[in-house]
Amino acid sequence: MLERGAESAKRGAADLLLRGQRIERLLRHGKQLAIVGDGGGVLCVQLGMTGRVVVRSEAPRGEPHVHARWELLGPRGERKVMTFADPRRFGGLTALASSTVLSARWAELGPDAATVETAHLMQALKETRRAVKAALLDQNLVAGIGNIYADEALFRAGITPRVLAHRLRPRQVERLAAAVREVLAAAIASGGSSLRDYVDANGQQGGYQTLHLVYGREGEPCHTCGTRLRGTRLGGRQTVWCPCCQSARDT
DNA sequence: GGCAGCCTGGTT
DNA sequence: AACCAGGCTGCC
Repeated sequence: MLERGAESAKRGAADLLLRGQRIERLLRHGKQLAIVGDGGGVLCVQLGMTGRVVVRSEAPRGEPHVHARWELLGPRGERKVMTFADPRRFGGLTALASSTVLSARWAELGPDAATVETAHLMQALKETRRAVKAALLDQNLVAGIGNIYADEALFRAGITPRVLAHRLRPRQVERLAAAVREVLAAAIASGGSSLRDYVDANGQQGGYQTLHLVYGREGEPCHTCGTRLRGTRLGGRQTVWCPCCQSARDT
């Protein structure tokens, strides 16, 4: 139950919409979360880079960068506090009037990356002339891949980040789709990648950052072949790959 | 299709 | 003091 809403003037609409409603369910599509109230209201959450939503019995005093706070009542009447904190302010909260509006919003995104079908990726990549990494990062093409997991998936698929998406061979796309699903499943199983800010709703850090094979490892030896990993800038993002294990051609 | 710019804390 | 990180929007 969302009992009382938060202080943020800018994002005030979000809590007003859900005030007094019982949380009916939590949804996720790609990197977006949604809290659906039983009165029809929906709060859509995007964490951006540094956003975090944490539910605790008590919020620490003076916690920095808290942009919204909600008081919750648990099933046995216990009081909880949910906070949205976001130091870099790339995240956001959006109040939606109904789950129909939410569906329309999410329909503009590509299918969820964690379960993306090979056939979808095949079709989508065929239709764009961008570098494959830029395509993977496009949420309208497939939803849920950020910079870390794009690099990690491309490494596992043995595909160089700059190869043009429409030039990929079917078996490369097949490997890529499998790699995307596997990387995300592994990362989720490890609780995500906590490089600096990320914690889950219980405040727990993830452990997948220790399992990154290429991201953040420019200049270090490839775990597979020992070659120095190379770094470049692609689509405005730091990009790391192994020049030996990742090739443009299908081999 | 590419990329500047938003934003702030941490690093150089 | 300058630079870097990056999800996403909007401009070229």
